[in-house]
Amino acid sequence: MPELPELEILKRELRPYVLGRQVKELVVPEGKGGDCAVGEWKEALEGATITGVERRGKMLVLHVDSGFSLIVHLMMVGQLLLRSVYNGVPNDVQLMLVFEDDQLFLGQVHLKFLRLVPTADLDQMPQLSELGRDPLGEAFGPEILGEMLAQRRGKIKSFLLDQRHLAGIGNTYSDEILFEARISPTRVASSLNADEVRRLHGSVVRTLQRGLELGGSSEMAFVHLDGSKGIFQEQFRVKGRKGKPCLVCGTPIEKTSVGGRGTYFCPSCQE
DNA sequence: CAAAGAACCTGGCGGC
DNA sequence: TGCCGCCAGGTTCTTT
Repeated sequence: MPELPELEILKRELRPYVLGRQVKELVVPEGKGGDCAVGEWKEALEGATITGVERRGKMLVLHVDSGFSLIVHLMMVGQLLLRSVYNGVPNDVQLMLVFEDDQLFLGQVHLKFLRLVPTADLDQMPQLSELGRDPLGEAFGPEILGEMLAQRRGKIKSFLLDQRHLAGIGNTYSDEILFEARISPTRVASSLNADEVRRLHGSVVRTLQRGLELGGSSEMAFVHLDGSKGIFQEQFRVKGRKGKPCLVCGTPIEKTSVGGRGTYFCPSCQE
């Protein structure tokens, strides 16, 4: 799934190509674009220059100098492809931004999560304003994590998945994070001792960084701007490994459901 | 208000 | 071949 590392990758790849570039045309193919107001979107985007690309949790926000911002959430299957580096024709283009010398495709996005809003209103958008801390941000340390966990009576996996606490972790990374931290996904968040909190913090940061370095997880639809795949999924330690031996102790990995989400863990290593 | 569960949405897959 | 139900995990709503 596209989670923090995947969106961070797209942000970094996108910046050199689109920053300072003028949008010549917004193209919405026949029958595509969901219920986005094409006329208003054209007015806001065509002729405007892209002034910023930032990531908020699992969302990408493109700012343009006409005073609007485009919020993109890829959900499970969305893709962003750039014509100048992508060799081929995307098969489901929902929306395309045409630049002087390039074209940016938004494909297979869940359009409910594609929004164009005045930049001044961005901070009032609940999807953004209710987001929690960025786990790769400088201010995120073990002490802060400990404070966040202290009052939580829910399961630690549910805490990691809740975007209001830490923004950007999804079902794939949460399982890998908890395995590395040797903490059971069903542990009550506030029950973690100081050492476990330190391990969890280190694991959150290292696991997300590792995902980044491996080009993200292309287990499902995620690809880079040029269509290439990441390889993090080849190094999953628990995700999708039900019944296979734990890479640390050999015990078969188990699959259960936590918070309604498929959850893989080692019953021996994780307590 | 926090937590849990169900619901909704998308695409993919297996069974019939 | 299509249809259907189910699963997946992203969010959001509803209930407790």
